[in-house]
Amino acid sequence: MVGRTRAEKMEETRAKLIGAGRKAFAEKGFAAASMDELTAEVGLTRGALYHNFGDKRGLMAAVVDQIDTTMALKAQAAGKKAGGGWEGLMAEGAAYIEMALQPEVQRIVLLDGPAILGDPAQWPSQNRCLQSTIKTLRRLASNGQIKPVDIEALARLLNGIALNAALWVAASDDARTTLPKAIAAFECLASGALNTVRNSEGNVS
Amino acid sequence: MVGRTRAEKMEETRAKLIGAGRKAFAEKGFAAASMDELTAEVGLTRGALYHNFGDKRGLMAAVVDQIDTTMALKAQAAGKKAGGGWEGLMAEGAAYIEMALQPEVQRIVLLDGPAILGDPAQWPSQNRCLQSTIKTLRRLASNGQIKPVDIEALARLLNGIALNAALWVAASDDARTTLPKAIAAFECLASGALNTVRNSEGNVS
DNA sequence: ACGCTTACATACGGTATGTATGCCTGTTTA
DNA sequence: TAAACAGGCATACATACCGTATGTAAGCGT
Repeated sequence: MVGRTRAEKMEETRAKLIGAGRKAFAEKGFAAASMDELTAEVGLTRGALYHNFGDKRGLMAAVVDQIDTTMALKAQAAGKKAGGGWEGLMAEGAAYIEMALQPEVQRIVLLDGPAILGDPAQWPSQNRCLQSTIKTLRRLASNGQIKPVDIEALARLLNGIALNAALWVAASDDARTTLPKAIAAFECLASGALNTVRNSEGNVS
Repeated sequence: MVGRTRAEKMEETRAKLIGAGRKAFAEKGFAAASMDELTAEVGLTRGALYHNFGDKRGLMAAVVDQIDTTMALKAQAAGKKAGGGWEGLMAEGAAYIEMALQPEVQRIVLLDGPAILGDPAQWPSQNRCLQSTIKTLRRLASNGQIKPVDIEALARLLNGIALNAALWVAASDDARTTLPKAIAAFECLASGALNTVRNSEGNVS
């Protein structure tokens, strides 16, 4: 513990502050979270905060990025485990929805995040997730498995459905019951993007 | 002007405050909007505000309700005009998406509203819209036009897709180009809820 | 016409954020 | 190794805003 360099200590305080931010923002919401209390809880003051993150929003951005990055990683892992094609996308969406059961995710990422930091699709972490979705969709499209619509629009709305289903599950008072309904409806709507079998006249009904 | 009763004057001040709220919340966002400035702009003070709306959130709720109610009415009108069945639902969604071009709608209803007032599905105005959607879906379901999934889930996610498409259009820097893509993708995904023509083996592909 | 309710203004307290300044520790250099 | 340096962080302060408590004047009922 003696030979800790300055950069190491700074990393540690950043981690402490982000951790305290996760707790405070999740429990009280962004507006009601006091930076004085938050910093004091990890043995620091606001001086450390403003030095490391600039302002309150800066801390929020760091917190959101941390949570959202791990969410994206987990979701993509679930997708790969399920095969990587359309099944993978569905698994990814379902995993995303399930994570909304965590209050931390609900409040910080789904509710306050967009209001404080703006459109989630612009966040660095979300862009990574979106790009991954787009890539998968392009592959499916080139195989003819997907209807001819704008890929980016499809990717964004697919993510949006998952996010909205997550919000619904989060807001419901009996999450364990609504979760399967939400996932089923998600997959039902998502299937609209799949090419269907054509009947004898060549129409898709 | 002499014979104005008290209730009439109060209605007028409420209207003034809501109007000022729409402007301030849209231009500066909820957090940055100062109630002192806001009330002064219509020749009042915070006294009037706290008497009529209780607190800052109360004014926000009134503003959101006003905007969202007119949105729901417009969307439902578009739906009826298009026939009322599935086509009506699609038209409703498209109308909803188009309204997101207004900055007032973006900031107040789509961004700050959920963060300040909670789940949009719980708002009085949104509940009316949701109930209307559910009613239409039930009728379609009893006709066998819709896949057997939870109707409430479907309605919420359909509204959610429209809302998310609206957000995307709102955030894009070239809304007029993005809008048609968003509407097309919306209708594509929504069609996933429709029953498809069955092939000779009785499978839906 | 009189008293009382009520709509609104004014004044104040508490608390939050952001900034400017200073200290102290770890690093660098001669 | 010692001294100068720099950067991370604490402290003190300025500013702003919300919510409330109190005051006042105008209208409504009786």
